[in-house]
Amino acid sequence: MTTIRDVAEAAGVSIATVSRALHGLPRVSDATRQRVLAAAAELRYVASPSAASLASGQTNAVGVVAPFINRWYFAAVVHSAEERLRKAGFDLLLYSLGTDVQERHRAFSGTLLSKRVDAVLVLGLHPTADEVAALSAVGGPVAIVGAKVPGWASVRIDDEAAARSAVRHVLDLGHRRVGFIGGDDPLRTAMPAERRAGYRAELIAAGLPVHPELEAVGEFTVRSGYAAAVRLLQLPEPPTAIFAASDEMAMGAVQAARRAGIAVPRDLSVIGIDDHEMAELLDLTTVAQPVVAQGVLAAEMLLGALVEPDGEPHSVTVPTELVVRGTTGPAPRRG
Amino acid sequence: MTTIRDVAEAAGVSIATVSRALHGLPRVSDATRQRVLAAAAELRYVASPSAASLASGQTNAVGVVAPFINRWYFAAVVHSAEERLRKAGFDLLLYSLGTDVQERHRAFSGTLLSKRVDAVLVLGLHPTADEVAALSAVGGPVAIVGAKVPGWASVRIDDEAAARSAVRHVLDLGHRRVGFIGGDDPLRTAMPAERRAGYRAELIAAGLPVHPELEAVGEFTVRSGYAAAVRLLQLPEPPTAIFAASDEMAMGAVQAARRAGIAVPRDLSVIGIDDHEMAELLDLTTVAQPVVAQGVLAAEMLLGALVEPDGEPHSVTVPTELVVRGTTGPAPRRG
DNA sequence: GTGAAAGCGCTAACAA
DNA sequence: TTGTTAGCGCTTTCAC
Repeated sequence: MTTIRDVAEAAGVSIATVSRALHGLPRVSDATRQRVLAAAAELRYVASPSAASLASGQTNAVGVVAPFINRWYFAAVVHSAEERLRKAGFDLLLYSLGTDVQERHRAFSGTLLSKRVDAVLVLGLHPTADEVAALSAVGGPVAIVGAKVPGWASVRIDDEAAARSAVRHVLDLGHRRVGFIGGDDPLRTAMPAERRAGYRAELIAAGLPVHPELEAVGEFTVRSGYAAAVRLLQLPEPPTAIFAASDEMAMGAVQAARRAGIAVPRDLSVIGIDDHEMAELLDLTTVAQPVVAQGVLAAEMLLGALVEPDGEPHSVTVPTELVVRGTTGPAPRRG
Repeated sequence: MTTIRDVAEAAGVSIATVSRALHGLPRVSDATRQRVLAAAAELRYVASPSAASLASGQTNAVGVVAPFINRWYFAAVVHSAEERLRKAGFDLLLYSLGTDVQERHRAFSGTLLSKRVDAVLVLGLHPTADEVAALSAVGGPVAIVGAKVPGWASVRIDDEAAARSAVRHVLDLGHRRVGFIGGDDPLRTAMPAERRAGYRAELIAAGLPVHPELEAVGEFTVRSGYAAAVRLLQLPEPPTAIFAASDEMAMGAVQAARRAGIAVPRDLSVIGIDDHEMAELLDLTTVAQPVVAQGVLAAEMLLGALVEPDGEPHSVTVPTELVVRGTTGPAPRRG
């Protein structure tokens, strides 16, 4: 293995000079720097990250903690964050948790992250006070996407407002019986509750009653959205519009309606949240949230905090936008 | 920061004993081990990975090199591989390349991976001889998913056979004019070429001519599949069936047909490859490939090679399966 | 502008 | 069964 010593010998300098030259530090003459660079390239020298970390206390890695990586939203955010971080010279350590409580605990306790990363990016999770304390104790800056935590930088949409604008859209179309398909919250992300709150708030603001039987809960998946829609559509007095807390669930709902011979949007309007990459294909009306921007923004907040550890962490709410497509339409005339 | 020295003091033993006790090595009395474990827990001690790596030469991390992480197939494989690797105590370093040639070069040259990981998992890329040499020089075992490389462990489907079975299905339904939507190959993955070869081979085996104008190439995306289908359907003599090299492209093709007023499957049959998570929802006929199995298998091959470095790397081809759904049907009568 | 040397926190060989 | 000690390869201070 090529070490810094080999490079030093080849260039005829000390290892200290090699280190300085390779890091672009001052106090190295141009001639020397060139010689070192040439020797390093010649020998294909790559510094040992372990040794560098041990000596410097910096890992040049960022940990990403997310519940899933194989869900559109998370994959998109991770992808954009990774791109930004790598450009800044950081590696990405991935911790996708699934719904396993054990895993979640290990990730947040610091066992996995302590001394391993310079900063942490949390996605789509709403940590408890204990978890916040534990992760903060790891040492580096933490940024969170999809929730707001005091002391941490955060990027998110206003989930309640997004839900309200979705519901408002169908109310504007004349719908008065609006169903809700929400997700349960095994990872305690808070997001599902906020979207439900928005749904209810908008109904109330319109002077409409909140009917618990019009609310169905499942997972944030197509399949679960399908099942939830089936339940809603079998009600004695089914909704004429369904607001689903995610596009994946909305897609399932559209499919359920079609299979039941209920025409969308003639007999049933469906709206989701996300603007999933398949939403356009399926002609789904939705409230779009910017995923790339959230990933990049969070990455940059981390980068900023790494440079300036004492800066106040920012909390940014990015805008959502109603995207009207073909799954919503005027409320059907009363039968 | 708590170091091994603190634990040693608290337990009243030497640091060597702490190390042994924590690693479950023999030559530690039960009583001592208990005391050490208790002290470590009490102090919330977490060993420094950098120091451990430097001293032991092992990083306990696996690098995953993939072109995209935000594509269904890759996300699914990474997810399952990560789960398996983490269970074995390994961290995951993510390198998603995009289509940037520079990035690809950096990843394969070893600059990013050298001394950073114990093993590498390559997904959906077909490295050149130079790249194989460079990555092999990094030192640890390498496993590849979706291609076969001499000297590396590999897991994949038989892309040509998968394509042939898709084409056979529509031929069996009586179609004689079968279009192909393929993907170009900026990352040189070989996969697109094999699927096209399978398409042609099956036509020839059925005694049918190969019409270049029936082959459309784009990216592996819904949008690109849509555009390609539009081109095929505008031909003077359009195909009655389309085989797309991925489900995402097939979904785009279905949408293009519907928008053009062409009924699926009455006027046009469409079949893809993958069994994408949305395929069932969209009632898409496809050739399914097992994603979780591929991720887990590749991870286990790596784990095995780490334990037994001199074992012969295995090369596994996992089976695919035709899944007939609603987008394929009998060929329309000749007009 | 350059080099010598002291660690960083741990593992592993060896000694006791 | 336990402790001592020599590194692992690098960064960083300090002296020159």
